Amino acid sequence: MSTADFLTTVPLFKSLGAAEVANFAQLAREKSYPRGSVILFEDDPGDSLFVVRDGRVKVVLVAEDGREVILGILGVGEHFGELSLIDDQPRSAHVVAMEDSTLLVLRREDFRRRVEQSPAIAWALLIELSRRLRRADDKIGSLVLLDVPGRIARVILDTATAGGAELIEKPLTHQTIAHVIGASRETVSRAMRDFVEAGWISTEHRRIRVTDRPALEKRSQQRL
Amino acid sequence: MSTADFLTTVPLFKSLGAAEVANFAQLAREKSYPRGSVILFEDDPGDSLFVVRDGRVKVVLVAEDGREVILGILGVGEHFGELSLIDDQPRSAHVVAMEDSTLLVLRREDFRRRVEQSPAIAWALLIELSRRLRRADDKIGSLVLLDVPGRIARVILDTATAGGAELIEKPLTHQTIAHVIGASRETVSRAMRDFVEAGWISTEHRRIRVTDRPALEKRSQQRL
DNA sequence: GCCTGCCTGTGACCGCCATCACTGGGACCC
DNA sequence: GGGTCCCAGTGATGGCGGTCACAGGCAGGC
Repeated sequence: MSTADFLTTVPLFKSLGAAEVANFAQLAREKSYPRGSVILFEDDPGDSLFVVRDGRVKVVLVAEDGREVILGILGVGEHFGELSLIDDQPRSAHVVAMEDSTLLVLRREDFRRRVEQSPAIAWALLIELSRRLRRADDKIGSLVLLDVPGRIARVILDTATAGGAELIEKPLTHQTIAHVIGASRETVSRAMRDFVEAGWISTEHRRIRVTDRPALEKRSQQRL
Repeated sequence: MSTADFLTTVPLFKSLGAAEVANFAQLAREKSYPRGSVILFEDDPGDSLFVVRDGRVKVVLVAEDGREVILGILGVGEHFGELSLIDDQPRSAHVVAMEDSTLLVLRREDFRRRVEQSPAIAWALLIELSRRLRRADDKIGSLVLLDVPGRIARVILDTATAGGAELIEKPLTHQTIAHVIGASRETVSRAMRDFVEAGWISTEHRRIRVTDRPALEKRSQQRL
């Protein structure tokens, strides 16, 4: 698939005409990152927008002692790095490739000029930021109001519906889930065993199948 | 102060010309809410933008059992409710008046038309949403990576610098702080006593004075 | 004055979950 | 085949912080 064709599948650019998209496609550079490599560091000055063309990346905060929180996991078609373009502040988190990934990189000036001229893009951006803000607030709510099993239930439902189906295609390790919900790997392990025993989910090779959605939903609201 | 004059002090409208501001001022209605009253409910369809003209409001998530998290506290000049205007989704949280407050209310259509025409407002909105997103992510980080005293230190520094000085003018009760950081009132009480004993802060009538900023800063990063 | 409401301070108890420490299994590569 | 990773599962232990219970302070209203 050509870069331009790919861009038309990205919500952020969907609203644009073919000519505009082609223009962006020309300005974008493609870069590859091996699994585990850091794409950008917190506190860096930021001057690029990244679109995931292939692979998967995680947005993480890291404590001095090495503990980490995953703020988000981005797959093909999702983008990151726009905050720094908008407000000129440094990067607010690290971004790390979870798999070998290739990204499209757009430079600040190219992007910004476009946003300032095109209400369509500005509006699409506003919608995207709104979505993230809601998700972030939701996450804050989970962290405070739910216990660990409840948070796990949420993540499972969340990633399952993101795929639309009852099966989570992309494997998530217990460690990763733990980082997403702010818990330890061991606790996630135990809670998931309980879910399987209760017949709510089944697992095979790190892929999770939801077998009792209502039960999970109930559990994910238990204390919310 | 006239409504128009007031609006020019709000960052969101700062970038506009006098004529535009006057226009907004005309479209805005003023409404009063007594302390404790609910301004809007989660899941309501939303069709208004609110600007705090006077008083203070809190944005909260409430669990079934009554426990709550405060997502944000908004003072004079701050606004809320734009998310629903942007993405047409229901309200994502409740908003409650913490003091007797009066708000300016702008209706969706009036606001939206304006945003679509005026890049300046769209841009100001993008900047504001970016700021909130960063704060939200920051909060997620604190919740996962910091212990309760660390989170308290953060809130104190945060609200202190928001005022610019070392004294927090607006009183915050322990209960409120507890809701903000996702802890219990008692734990906040004990932690603040320790801070006072350590000589990092002093308190008088619920107002907090920072007396040893470096110590607080260190504590607020202890585990981050 | 007193009563009522709201806030703070502190002790006792206990449960969730982090941490530590191992075992074991599957995938990949030499 | 045997390393080398990376991941999952499970027991033991301990601590942070939530919850319950109660005492006392301060302000405003009648």
